[in-house]
Amino acid sequence: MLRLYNTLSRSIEEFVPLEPGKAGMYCCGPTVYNYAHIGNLRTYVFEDILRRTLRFNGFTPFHVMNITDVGHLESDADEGEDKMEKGARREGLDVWQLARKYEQAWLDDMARLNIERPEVICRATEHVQDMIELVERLLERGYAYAANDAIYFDTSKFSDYAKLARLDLRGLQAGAGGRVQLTGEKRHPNDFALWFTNRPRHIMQWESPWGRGYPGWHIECSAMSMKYLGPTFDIHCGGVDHIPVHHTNEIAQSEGATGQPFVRYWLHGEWLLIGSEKMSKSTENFLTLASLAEKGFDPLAYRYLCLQAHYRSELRFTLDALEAAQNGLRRVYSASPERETLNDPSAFADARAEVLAALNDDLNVPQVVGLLNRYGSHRLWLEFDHVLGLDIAGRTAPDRGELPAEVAALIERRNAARRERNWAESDRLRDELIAMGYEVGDGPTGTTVRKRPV
RNA sequence: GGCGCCGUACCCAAGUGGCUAAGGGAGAGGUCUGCAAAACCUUUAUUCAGCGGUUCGAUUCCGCUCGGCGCCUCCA
Repeated sequence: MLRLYNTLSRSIEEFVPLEPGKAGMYCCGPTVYNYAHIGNLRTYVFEDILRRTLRFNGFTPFHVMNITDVGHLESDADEGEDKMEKGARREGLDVWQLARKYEQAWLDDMARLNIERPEVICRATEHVQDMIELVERLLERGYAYAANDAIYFDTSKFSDYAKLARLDLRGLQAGAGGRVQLTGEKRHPNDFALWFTNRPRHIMQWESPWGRGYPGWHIECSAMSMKYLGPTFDIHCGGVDHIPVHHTNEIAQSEGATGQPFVRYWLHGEWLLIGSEKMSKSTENFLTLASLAEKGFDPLAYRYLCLQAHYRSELRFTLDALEAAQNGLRRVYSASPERETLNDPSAFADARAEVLAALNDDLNVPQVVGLLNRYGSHRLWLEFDHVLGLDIAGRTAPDRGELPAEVAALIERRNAARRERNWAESDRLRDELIAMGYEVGDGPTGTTVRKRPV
């Protein structure tokens, strides 16, 4: 039985899908105006673990993820500058080129982290018509009103508005340093734009029944998730930051349009911290996967680090912690299949059940990893690598390709030196091989050389 | 101003109202080795920020204090 923490109820619930054997999930994807940082990536790793866990439990996931390639204003304030436009100017590209460039960079990062590709990856710019239709329905049903600068969602018409985030709307308005307030032509402070109009300086614009304009930043997720998954679907994921605004607004506009419950299980991933603070683009205290690779780290070492903390806990990232993860992963890869510790079928079955119970307890992957390390069974690691995604089978395969001729020659020279007990020359050649990324070991059965797995 | 989270060994990090407080890394010792590396074995918190309370019993529940942080605004 798979149990998941549902933000909606603030409790752990048994996962029962709408349709037996299936699991529909929608996860908020990247805004493609810059590289993703490893904090963003942590959330995608969590979502990947979730989809793999669903499948491990016999559910067939149908996973939808969006690409936000539509520009949005930096803030609700009228004069905010759009991130896409800002990025395009920075790089001397047009906004469309910029979006494609960072979409590809993001896909590359996902692949390097061994994150499975969702069944649907959808671009906001290719679903503008769906968004327009959704806004029309909201207008028809009286949940939206047209002003000069935008079509707004009327939060006063939606009684459950604060449900997900358990917002204290009155409290929000009382303080917040004046940040929650009436801007533009909104009727209520919490109202939000569904479709912007009369903003001639904005580059990305589309025709609509209300004139040229562009979508508000929440509407794409409602339009695309319901298009591919139906008005009600199983799981919606994202970072914890999305609870109070983005997901709250998604629920309002989706349920307002359909009159049906939107999402059954809401799951949110916690922050990656750096220097005890949230990793964030705006404060520039962030790292990319590429920058870690430059420092010699394997992307899967970062994945392994993520797996050692629970998705609902903040993870304090340091290079030391990453190095510890990489060292630990190296040992997982070098565990010898010949020394299997769980040969007895019933012992294996018991261990498997114990690990699965930990996994199904709201994805307690740190517990899973702990148990796998304790059992030290190669078979059990391989079994759960379907969920962990550490490519253990690939990295431990004995036939990792022929050694390059250059390497083979060095080994031959070293063997000759060793036969002559020329230790100085032998050690020098060994250092050379190590520098080239190989592990060199002299044992009773001779010398073994292999590429370092991590 | 409102809402909320966290504080477990040198580092990262699970966990529980009562069995030895997981696991990984690092450190220390050992086996092996020409020396190493890798691997393997052993070892490292009488204690869970502090102080009170509830309880037969609390690290785990409650309260307070100290310290760190998040959201309410674009944000994974």
